[in-house]
Amino acid sequence: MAPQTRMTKQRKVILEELRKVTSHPTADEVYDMVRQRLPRISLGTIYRNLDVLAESGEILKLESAGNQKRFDGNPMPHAHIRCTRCGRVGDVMNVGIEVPLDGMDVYGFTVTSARIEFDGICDACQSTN
Amino acid sequence: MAPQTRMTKQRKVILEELRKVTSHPTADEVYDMVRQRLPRISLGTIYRNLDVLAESGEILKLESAGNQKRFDGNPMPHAHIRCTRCGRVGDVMNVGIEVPLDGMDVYGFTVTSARIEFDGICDACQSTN
DNA sequence: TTTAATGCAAACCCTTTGCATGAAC
DNA sequence: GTTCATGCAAAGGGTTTGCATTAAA
Repeated sequence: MAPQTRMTKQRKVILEELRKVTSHPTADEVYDMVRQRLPRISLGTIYRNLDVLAESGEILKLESAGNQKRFDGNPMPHAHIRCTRCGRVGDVMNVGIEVPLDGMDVYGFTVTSARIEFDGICDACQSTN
Repeated sequence: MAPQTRMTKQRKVILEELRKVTSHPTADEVYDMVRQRLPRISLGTIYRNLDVLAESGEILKLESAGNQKRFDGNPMPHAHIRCTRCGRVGDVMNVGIEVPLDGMDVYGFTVTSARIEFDGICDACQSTN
């Protein structure tokens, strides 16, 4: 079965620091935050714990988007769906939803555009259960 | 002023190959496609041209999401806005839009979720014009 | 002829991993 | 005592860059 997890000092501090802020820090920013309390922690431990915590749903890992950039020969704006298993991307046509930006005001930002992103499982991954 | 651009053989073939497919290829996949017609092209040229073409709007570079992953101590699903200049991420509260997934059918995929993503310029970048 | 673009290779950045050691449980 | 997690350092994957050379315009 899946191995159990242990609430180590490191994992606890990482979670606490992350809960303190709303800045959506990167892994190295978390590293800087946590190092002030645990100076000997390693970056590898940060990465491993962020993954564990995201896996268990205690934190959110943003950009479900894959690591590699992808390109589209069709420059017309349209929605995309990404396979959460393999990263494959497909087009989503006829999304009958428009996000109104007029008067949209987000604290600390000037909104320029919005889009809908879909997640899913592609047929190839589906059959490779 | 901005330097002019030249329609090189390489750039032309990259654009043509990208227009041929709907697979949203990664840079190395474009490399493989193009290499069949221009065997001596380099991966660096692929990257440089994909950027030029995206800049000029002839193609789309997906995942406006940044390169680094970001983490959120608040695991409640909520929308995010990303600064297209510096990558900073903020929360978007009270987005009064729900994307209905029931009956949603996308060719080649089983849809599992959807979210709205906002792009913008953060105040810090705004003032650093 | 001028200068943007190329090919090549090295450098870069972020992330992951192997391994011996340490600490939850 | 068992085994999951750590620290460290090296390796990995994707992308960018410096430089001499080539080729658009």
